[in-house]
Amino acid sequence: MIDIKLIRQDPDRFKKAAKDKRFTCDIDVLCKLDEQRRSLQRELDQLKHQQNETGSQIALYKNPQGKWYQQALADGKSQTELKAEADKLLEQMTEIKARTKQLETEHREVSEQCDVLLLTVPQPADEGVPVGEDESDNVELRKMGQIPDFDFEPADHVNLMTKLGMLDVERGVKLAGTRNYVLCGEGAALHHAVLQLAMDLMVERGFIRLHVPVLVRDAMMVGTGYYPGGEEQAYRCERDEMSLVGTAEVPLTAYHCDEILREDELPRKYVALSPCFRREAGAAGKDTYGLYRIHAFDKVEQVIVCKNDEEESKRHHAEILQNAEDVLAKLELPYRVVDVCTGDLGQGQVQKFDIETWMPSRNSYGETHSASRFYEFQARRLKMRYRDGQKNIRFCHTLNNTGIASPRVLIALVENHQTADGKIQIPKGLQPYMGGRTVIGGN
RNA sequence: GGAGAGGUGCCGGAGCGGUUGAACGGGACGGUCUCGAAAACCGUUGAACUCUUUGAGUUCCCUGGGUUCGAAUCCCAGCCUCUCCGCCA
Repeated sequence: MIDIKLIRQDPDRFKKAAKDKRFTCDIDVLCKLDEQRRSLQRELDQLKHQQNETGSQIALYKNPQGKWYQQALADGKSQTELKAEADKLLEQMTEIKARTKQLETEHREVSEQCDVLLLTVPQPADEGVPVGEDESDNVELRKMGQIPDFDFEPADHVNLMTKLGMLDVERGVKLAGTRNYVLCGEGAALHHAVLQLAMDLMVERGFIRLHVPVLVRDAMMVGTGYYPGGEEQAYRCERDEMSLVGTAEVPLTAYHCDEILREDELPRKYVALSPCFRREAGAAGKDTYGLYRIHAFDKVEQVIVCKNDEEESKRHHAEILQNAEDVLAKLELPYRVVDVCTGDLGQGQVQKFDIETWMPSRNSYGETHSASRFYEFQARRLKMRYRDGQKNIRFCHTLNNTGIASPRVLIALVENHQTADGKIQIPKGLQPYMGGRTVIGGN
């Protein structure tokens, strides 16, 4: 969420942001509503003040034991006179109250409209982020690792894994419909191995491991910026007003919502392994083959909550990006890092780096990681704050990145490390997580 | 699922219709004392919003309604938490 004061100051900045990010939101209407809201509040505050004053005056008239009342009698007022004055005040009060009630209704309506609109305003991308329409305008920052040059016809991950008894798509679909799968034997082992490897690396680097709920209140989806707008992408339990998360980013980022932290508690670095659920609405017919686009998967997610300092945010961003790159290095996978363009950024993201890992069957790089920086966008929605050195209360900054997401990463892993005779070589870094084995298949 | 209890400030815990934004205690912070520390003593210590912003005002004691001139305090609904019994991974 954007600070309404900033929008007031410079509405054009946010109009431009909406245009660059290809979001629709009516800043002019918002500004008008905001102005209306404030003038109503001004009037309402005055009226309330009047109401409070009148109320406490009435109290004096209504309390014959009170000093003021006794004084009034001593000054020669009769009880009937006092009662008459009190009645007059009461009459005034009735009028004030009627007006207050009316204004309150108006104020509430305008405020609600204001809030709804405010939730739709996108955060401007950081300076330096490439302006563009869609992912084709993303800018490649670097390529790492060596794309394998097979001297045989490489198999795709479905064939390869099915043959090795690691994957059963057919029965996955039988159980749960399209975009579902069952990992079997070494396939399941490999899945757990890569997750564990990523988790260990993050913990080693100071991230606190959390095990979090994956069915969360809708308020957390709003707080992290997924709602409104992303309802169609999530499995939602309407009657409970809860949603299955598409990523542990949600519970991890919202962990400290409604809190005021101490500055010395920051930064908080969290990592969680969780299932992730995505409806993939609107992706019908896209990536229907194999393990690329599926409804449920597991992911190790890294989240950092830090001070309200853009430079510090950027440093952490580089750090969580490096963590993910190091995971891929351990898995000996070729990948590239792209700077995501404005048109491909989420509403709250100021910059996003995607890591795309080489997938031979796609003959291209496929997204496996996504590192986003939000500044205070999420924290403001989540009311996640801290007290700084000067005792000011400020909103935190938040960031997140994938550690590893499986089974999607297995596509790259098995395809890149396959051998001519249909086996899979286990990279050295992963071997300890696979019981010391060096190869899957044969033996 | 059945039966109770309760939701107040950073925490514990009063208040049960009229200067209560909230007693008291703890914690934290500042100060006195001390070579230093502890102890003791004194002081400070919630948030959001509005405006004519070194000041003034409004709102907030789980949430939303209601009663009243006036509610943390009374009434209704909802949400949540805890205890006991049953059931179960």
